Amino acid sequence: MSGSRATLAQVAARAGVSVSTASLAFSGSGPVSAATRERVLAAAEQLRYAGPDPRGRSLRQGRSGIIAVVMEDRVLAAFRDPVRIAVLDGIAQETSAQGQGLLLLSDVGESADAIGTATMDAAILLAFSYRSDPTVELLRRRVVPLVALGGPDHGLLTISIDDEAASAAAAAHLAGLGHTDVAIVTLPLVNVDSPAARGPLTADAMRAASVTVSLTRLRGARSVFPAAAGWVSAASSVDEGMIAGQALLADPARRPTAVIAQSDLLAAGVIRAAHELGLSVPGELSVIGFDGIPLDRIIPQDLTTMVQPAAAEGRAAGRAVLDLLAGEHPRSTSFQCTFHPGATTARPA
Amino acid sequence: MSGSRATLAQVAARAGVSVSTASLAFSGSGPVSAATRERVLAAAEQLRYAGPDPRGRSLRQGRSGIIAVVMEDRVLAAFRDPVRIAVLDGIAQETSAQGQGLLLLSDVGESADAIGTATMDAAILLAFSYRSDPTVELLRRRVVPLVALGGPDHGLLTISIDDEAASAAAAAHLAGLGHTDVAIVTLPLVNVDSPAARGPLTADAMRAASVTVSLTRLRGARSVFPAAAGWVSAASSVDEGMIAGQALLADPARRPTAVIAQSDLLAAGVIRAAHELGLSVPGELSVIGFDGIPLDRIIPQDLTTMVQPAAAEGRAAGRAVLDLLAGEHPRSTSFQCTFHPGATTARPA
DNA sequence: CTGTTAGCGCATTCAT
DNA sequence: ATGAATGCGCTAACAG
Repeated sequence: MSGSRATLAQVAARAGVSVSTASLAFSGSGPVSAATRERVLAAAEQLRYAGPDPRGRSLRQGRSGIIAVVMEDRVLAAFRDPVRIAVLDGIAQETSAQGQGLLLLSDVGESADAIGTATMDAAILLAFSYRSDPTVELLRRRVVPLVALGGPDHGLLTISIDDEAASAAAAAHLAGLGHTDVAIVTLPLVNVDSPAARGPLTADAMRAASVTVSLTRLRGARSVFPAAAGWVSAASSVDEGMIAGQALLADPARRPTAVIAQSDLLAAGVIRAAHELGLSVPGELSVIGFDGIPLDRIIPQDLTTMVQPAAAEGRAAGRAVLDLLAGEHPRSTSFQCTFHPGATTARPA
Repeated sequence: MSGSRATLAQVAARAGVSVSTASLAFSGSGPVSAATRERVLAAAEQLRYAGPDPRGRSLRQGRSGIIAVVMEDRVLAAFRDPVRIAVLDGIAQETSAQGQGLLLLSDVGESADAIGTATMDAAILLAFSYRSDPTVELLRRRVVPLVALGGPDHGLLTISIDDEAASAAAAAHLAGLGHTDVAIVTLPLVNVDSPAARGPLTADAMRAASVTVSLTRLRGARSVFPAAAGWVSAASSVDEGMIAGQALLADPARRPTAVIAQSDLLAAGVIRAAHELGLSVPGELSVIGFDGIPLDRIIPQDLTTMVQPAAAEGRAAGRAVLDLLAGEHPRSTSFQCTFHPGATTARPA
């Protein structure tokens, strides 16, 4: 147990100075003679004092140096997504440069309790859905400065990408090649703790949907192909993409000439399924993805996709939080995706 | 800014009770009549009080509900490794069930400052090398209960796996098949912030090495093949494995009949390189990996590998930390890897 | 069941 | 350049 930590008062006593002087010696934010500073540090050394206790300091200053990152999934699910990792790394780049720590919080199950009780100076909401409205409300009450990274409009400062326009651009690319029979593979429409809802994209599924990103990208694609059939996957993974591919491509009679996947991992899975069915890509099937992650050659070709600047989004969110804490007024920002012409789309046969 | 939070004192005044009674009403840990509790909660509601401020509470209780996870890499590097993610998820399973938050800290660059100043009740050191001895010393001074997950012997409570024995078992498997000419592809020997040292495994490289896991696994393999040639990779990734594969397999005259890779991603890269060189696996080259992660069909075959129970390790570390905080005396634990016979090893041609 | 009292460890006035 | 005093917000003894 942490029973025996020395306190600043003890150090001060040892050094023969007042507590306030000792405090100044450590923070360096006031006039202290070099000699007394030496004496204080020597006393600290003798007592093995490791510096001011963060608890006392944060109560006094009203700052803890902790920025929370709140997700709707558990760690495993969240970090299996390469985009999330890149975003989190971007956040960490900015915040850790200022000596702030990242507190990982999950809005799922019992772990959600910590959101109400954990120390934090501010919070970044990572890819929230409508499901988490109560959490947003709780954090608002706690008067925690908030930044949303993606997610629906909670009236919060939001860092986002042009999901709808980018998806429309992806669809337009296929349309430009001459495709008219296109299917869409979506990311999950409901969250991980809901009953997994993999299956055909039906009106019912749409009504129950709560995940903003999936709906927004769907809207973009449908703006070009209003009648496109769809398949809802249960996660962003190669395996789910394969399942989707099997479902959409198995029947030669109802086989589309192109597939729009809402993530690169899903796209890779679809391409795999196509290969297993003996379909050549892009000869007999065009596939376009979304994200622009390194696919580590899961598929042989270079994937045609919309590249999102994940690390930049993370950095923007990190900077926004720091600005908020500095009393500034950062503004919501939307990043643009860029089209990456790979080798997995072509004119229909 | 968090300027305007209501305090417990204000709530108490509004409800016409003392502060301590109001405190009890919130914590539920004392005898309060239902009526007064109601009154307090109503007052809180009116003032939009969101519950006790964690800063005051943690100063008073000496507990913050925060467990730090300290890594030697930046987030991106750490979480590109599927094993790390699984471990972290295991930790989170245990700690978040107790309402504890995970504070992500990095022992790299300026971000390391936070290690000395961040609020934490305990810390888990994730895959530390000797490089971080000063960090361990600092945390010891701060009298923070510590648990090491892998890494060298710091005299700390340690959760580990039988790296050496498992590597020896992998090597023995190849020896049993009749291989005598075996090469080893190691994980990085130095940390990410050191000059990247990819290249042949030389005596110099060994001397400069600081990453325990790589050295331990190497020792295991060399216990069976003392003279095995080696290649040091700069990261655990498919790309690095391909580079290693090119280097080890390009020259037909000096080509081994089998490769021991220290991670599955490296193994997958080696297999890829073999395929590009026109070598069949396991016909002309046997490859064994380490980790047992889902490879998402990066390679066509089922990889022969040593499976480590990553999630279980994480959970054990999480439990150990919680036990420590509960005043108990958990013991160091070592997990065993299990051999997974895949389809990438066979008798030499 | 409720109120009173007393700090937790520290940074910051304001004197000197 | 240093010291004395004050309170950040809360919980835990103890008394009533």
